[in-house]
Amino acid sequence: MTEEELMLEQLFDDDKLTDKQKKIIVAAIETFSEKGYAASSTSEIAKKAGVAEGTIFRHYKTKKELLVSIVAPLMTKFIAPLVVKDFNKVLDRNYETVEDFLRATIENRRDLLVRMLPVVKIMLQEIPFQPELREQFLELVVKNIFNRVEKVIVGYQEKGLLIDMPPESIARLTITNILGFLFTRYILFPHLDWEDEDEIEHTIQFIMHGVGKKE
Amino acid sequence: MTEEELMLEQLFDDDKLTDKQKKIIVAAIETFSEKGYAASSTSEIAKKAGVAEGTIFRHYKTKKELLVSIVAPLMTKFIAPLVVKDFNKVLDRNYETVEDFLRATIENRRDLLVRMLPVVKIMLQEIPFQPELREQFLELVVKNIFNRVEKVIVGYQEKGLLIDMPPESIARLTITNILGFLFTRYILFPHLDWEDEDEIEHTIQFIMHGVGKKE
DNA sequence: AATTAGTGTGAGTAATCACTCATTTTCTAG
DNA sequence: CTAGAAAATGAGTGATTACTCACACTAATT
Repeated sequence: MTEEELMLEQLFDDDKLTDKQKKIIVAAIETFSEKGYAASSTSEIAKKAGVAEGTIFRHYKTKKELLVSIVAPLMTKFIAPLVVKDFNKVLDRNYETVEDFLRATIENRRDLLVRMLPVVKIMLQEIPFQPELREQFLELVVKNIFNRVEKVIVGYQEKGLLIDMPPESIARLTITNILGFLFTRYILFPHLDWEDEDEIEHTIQFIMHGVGKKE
Repeated sequence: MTEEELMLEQLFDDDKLTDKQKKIIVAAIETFSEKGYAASSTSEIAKKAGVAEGTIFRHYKTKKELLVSIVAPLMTKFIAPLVVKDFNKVLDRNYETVEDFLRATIENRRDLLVRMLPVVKIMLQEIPFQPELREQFLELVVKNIFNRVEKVIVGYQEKGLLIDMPPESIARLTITNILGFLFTRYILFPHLDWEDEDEIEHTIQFIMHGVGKKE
């Protein structure tokens, strides 16, 4: 099983997809990620998938529908459970420090995030230009997840582990740093030498001592 | 004088440009910023500029040359001096705390940054896809500026104002947060209600207490 | 008035675009 | 094994793409 198919399993109910449909999705992700949505032609995607161009339009009415069908599952099936699962852990185990929680979350999901990176890249690239995606992103990610994150943050604030900053600001700043690292590391300068473990630890330390209340 | 022309003055030697050339640049910036480079057609840019399509290609051999001629000056004439100027201030005034330095830098340049935002947006959007731009960005911005930033950081570290983290990590994390705020504020969710002054202060506090050594 | 050089034009080009549809191939149920 | 449905095809569609070029216009110099 290729790495792409592993990623597909995470994102789609691939039982219902034919072989050619999977190949179309894989080819589309690869092409969109490399050249951007607007610069990718359906003929190129079809060629890369080893499929007739008409086959694409049998399953997706338009090129944009193909884009949305790739990015939308990332938001509904990946991001949301990612946070929910680890939040349940927080509720169960009740991490003593935010630091531990952050480290566990990032370490747990890093491989998965890296594997999803082509789709994440497409999402970040196209959200500014596709109001459809932006609306979905706002509804699914921002409102849904931020609400949950904020509850946890308030909990830690009441324990005196986090400073008295508006929870939505703390959430924004924390997520900015995690995504910022991934963006810098894998999209902006993937060819530079990176000491991944060190950088992650630095990022956690940075976040922590930014929002962690000093005794 | 329109706001666009004010921006142009910052970016170009507009004495040498004819009226139509300026209009082409303004229209190109607006179109690229709204729809992205690949989705913008030269015919649309010409129409918006009130110019024949052939006029664009009299001054720019290709569409990509038009893009580069817009983004390149931003990197050479805007970003570099932006940092250099404030670094001279640091050397002159010798801010006691990093916090003061950050606040001065952000507050000083925010209006300018906002005015430049369409071009900055184009730059951020196209760097992943244009190796030409990425190389320029690496050479002009990353190497040049990071070197200077790191010297300042080392200086503050020796004073005991910053923690013992590799300077390039501190630089990366600090810049990530400033750009991350601007990206979230003006590109991702420009239509949300923002308390700008508060968010800036939060960002500074976050950066500071992240890298600021505790007594 | 003539020359020259630079600016601007817009119809025209081949190539490519997203998308359609009549037809064929593959799959599935009885 | 067969029939009907679903999947896949690829030649064909008009529209649009980046770009060209022969020509007109303008302004400054001789």
